[in-house]
Amino acid sequence: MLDASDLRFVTALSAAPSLAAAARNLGVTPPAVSQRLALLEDRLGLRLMDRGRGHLRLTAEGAYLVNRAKDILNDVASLADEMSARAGRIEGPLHVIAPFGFGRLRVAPVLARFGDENPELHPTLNLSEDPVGAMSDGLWDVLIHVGRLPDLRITQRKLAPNRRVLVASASYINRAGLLQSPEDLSTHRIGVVRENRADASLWPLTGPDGIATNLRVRPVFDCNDGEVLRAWALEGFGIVERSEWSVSADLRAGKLVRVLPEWSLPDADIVALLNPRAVRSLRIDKFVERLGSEISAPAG
Amino acid sequence: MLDASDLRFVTALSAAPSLAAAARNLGVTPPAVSQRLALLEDRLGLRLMDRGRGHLRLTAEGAYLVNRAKDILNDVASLADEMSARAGRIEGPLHVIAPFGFGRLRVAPVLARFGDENPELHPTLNLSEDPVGAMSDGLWDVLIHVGRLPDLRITQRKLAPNRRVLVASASYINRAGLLQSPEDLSTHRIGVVRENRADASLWPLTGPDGIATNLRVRPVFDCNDGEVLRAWALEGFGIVERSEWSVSADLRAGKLVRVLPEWSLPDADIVALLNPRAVRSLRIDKFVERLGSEISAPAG
DNA sequence: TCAAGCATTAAGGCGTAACTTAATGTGGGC
DNA sequence: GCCCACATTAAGTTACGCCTTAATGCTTGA
Repeated sequence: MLDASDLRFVTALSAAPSLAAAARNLGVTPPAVSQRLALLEDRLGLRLMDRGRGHLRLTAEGAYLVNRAKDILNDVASLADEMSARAGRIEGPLHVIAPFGFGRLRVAPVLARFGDENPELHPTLNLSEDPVGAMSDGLWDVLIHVGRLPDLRITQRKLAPNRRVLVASASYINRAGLLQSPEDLSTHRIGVVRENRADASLWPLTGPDGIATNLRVRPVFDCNDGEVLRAWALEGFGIVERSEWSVSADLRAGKLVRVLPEWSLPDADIVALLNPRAVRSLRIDKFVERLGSEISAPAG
Repeated sequence: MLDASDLRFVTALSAAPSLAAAARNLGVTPPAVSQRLALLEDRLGLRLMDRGRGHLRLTAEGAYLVNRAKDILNDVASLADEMSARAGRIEGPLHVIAPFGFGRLRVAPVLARFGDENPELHPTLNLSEDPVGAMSDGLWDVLIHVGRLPDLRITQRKLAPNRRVLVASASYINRAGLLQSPEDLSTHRIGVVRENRADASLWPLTGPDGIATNLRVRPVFDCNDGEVLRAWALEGFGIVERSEWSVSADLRAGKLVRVLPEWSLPDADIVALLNPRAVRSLRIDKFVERLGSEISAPAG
């Protein structure tokens, strides 16, 4: 009678605005969808979807079936994951969210290698200016973030420590002059990363005497991709705050210099958040473990 | 990955003592089962069953899978039933338990007609000397019984009223003599139905003055099929207690006569018990409804 | 030791579910 | 009216899941 493939079929249909769109999503032709739905409706003796007036609408019976189908399919997936975990197999979908810069440069390579080693794994990487916002957009298993996120009820597992530093190119400093104290920043060109709708212009600095002060800066350039900001700093656009992982090679190469090196900013640990609503599965655990070990390793 | 047919397969295996027995139950050859199980184990990367030492045993992983599979398959069946009910379709398995005599003569014909009218219905009729015991043997949806069952927490829906009477053939009475009171029974040949391990030798009689007395009889012949007992009464073996439905035609035809007609026995209503653990479905409701209406109709 | 039952492997077969292509009709927007 | 997107029908194709048969080996009980 009803089979899991039927249930998957109707849930796929219910997520599309039309049968044709569903066919495209499923990678088949419209008659395949049209005929299969008709066969299923015939077997059940029920109309599941109304196709009139250019819109695909679920009937009451169709909606009921889809709701129940989702629960059952979740159970089936959960069972498949459990069996997979018991076998130590790493397979299935893995949805990762990460910020633009760190995501592209540090998460993506690890994910690619991890996926290469586990061909049955289906990774999805969502790079976002607003990783926290992306969380509420639907499907995610792991969110990787630079710096702990405040006011979240989700456990944030530290993958690696990470310091934040102020840097600029040597040419910019030669041109604009050395800084002696944070107050000097007000006369400089400042660039910030636009991320998570956070207030990027408030820099909590701690001096060599251990006294903390919140400095309000006025950014003259910003971008939602941290690596673009680094490139701009290299171009001599001004002073930027970056994570150490981002600029360590540049500092060593002398392309960038520390600004106010005796002042420090709060650490911004690399953290992983696990979706409490997602099924805990081996692939998630193994990926996070792998990412942590690769990020903690000395940068190449 | 995992599909409902896989889940059905492993649950069928888990219910059998060997792969060969499971094959027989499924109506296929042993290699079909052996190969399919091997393929599933290969896909999962897990050993599900140990075949050693002449016994089929579930591994821990296999047991876990089967337990989860049962839950999921119940959900799927429940959903299928719900969709079926919404469409007003009568289909799927229907497991009925009934006593030998009543089951064969009154339940089976109705069930056969009901099944004829609904080709997608798969009826199973289990006639048992011990209907209550059969309940605990596994799979049942409806139990039909003559007389209410005591000490059961299951709702017993009355399908039809039914009186119990003492009868014997005219030739037996001519030979053995008329009875004037219940005490006369002690000098007569008594036959009883052996059913449900009940004490069939205790007859709770109520006299014309309304006073009840429990009479202990000593049966000299018994059978677990009530209709055999009727036949024996017709043969002149002795006095039997029967339900009215069983002997009404014989009484009208004069083949049997009432014994102590001014005394009565408690009614033994025809009742239907629904398995509270079974999914409530349209086919069960419709069958019980049909059975009730056919049993209540004047006997043909 | 022998027979019976069971499990497995290799090779082959077949039915059907899941498509495809081609054609047609409908509805909406311009 | 034309075009586009969508839905449906008819007919054909094919891959694969689910077997089968034949053969072999193992275990157990008499």
